[in-house]
Amino acid sequence: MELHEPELREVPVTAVLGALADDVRLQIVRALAEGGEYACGSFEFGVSKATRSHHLKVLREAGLTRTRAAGTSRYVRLRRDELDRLYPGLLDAVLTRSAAPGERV
Amino acid sequence: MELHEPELREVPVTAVLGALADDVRLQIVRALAEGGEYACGSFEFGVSKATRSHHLKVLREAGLTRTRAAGTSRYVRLRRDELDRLYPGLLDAVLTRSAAPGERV
DNA sequence: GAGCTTGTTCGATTTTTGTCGAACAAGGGT
DNA sequence: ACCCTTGTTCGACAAAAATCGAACAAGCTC
Repeated sequence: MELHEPELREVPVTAVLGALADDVRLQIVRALAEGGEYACGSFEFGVSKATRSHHLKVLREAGLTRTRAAGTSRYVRLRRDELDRLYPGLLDAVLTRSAAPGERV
Repeated sequence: MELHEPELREVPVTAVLGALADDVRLQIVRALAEGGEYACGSFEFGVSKATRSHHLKVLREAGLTRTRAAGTSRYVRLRRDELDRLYPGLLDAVLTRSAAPGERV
């Protein structure tokens, strides 16, 4: 299966930002930011499983997540430490603003 | 001409990130981050002026820049204060990593 | 006013991206 | 062995985005 998980520093900034620039993926990242591992199937954001698989792949190949296979499931987690080291403030900035626009901050 | 400059808080996070998730626009933002105003024409990043105009529009409508018209020129500047207030760390995180990937950090 | 400069807007084209259903692969249970 | 569960991959398609040249608009300058 060859889980392609690049070194974060090898990933162009635009790819990291592009991975975050999507509603579905942002919801996934927000869920992952709670910490711990989540089975792929635990993400129910109104898209088909093919689409969900696609988004998880984008996140993984942008260096944002790691994936571990166990049985028929796969467990995904955020590469938060690396992210925070290479992009200090990025995740926090994005996550605290992840709500729908319009509300007061 | 109606320069459409939205309130930053009204702009979806994905739009802000999407605006930054492009090489040309990231170069523009890096230039703008030096501070001060720049005429649109001062950005020479290997694209036609139509394309450059397009990218500046994307940045403006994502709430990242303000544009002031003076004579036949337009002067663009980064809305850094607002950005830093609403997305603390975002700009810094992105700009310090704006170099081509591959180098040591 | 004619002509130049600076930008924007308008198609048109190409590329990228999001989406899905269907087919497939791999593991676990009975 | 068979089936069910969990995910991925494979077309296909639609929508969005990047790009350009050409036409246009608005200020200058002479």
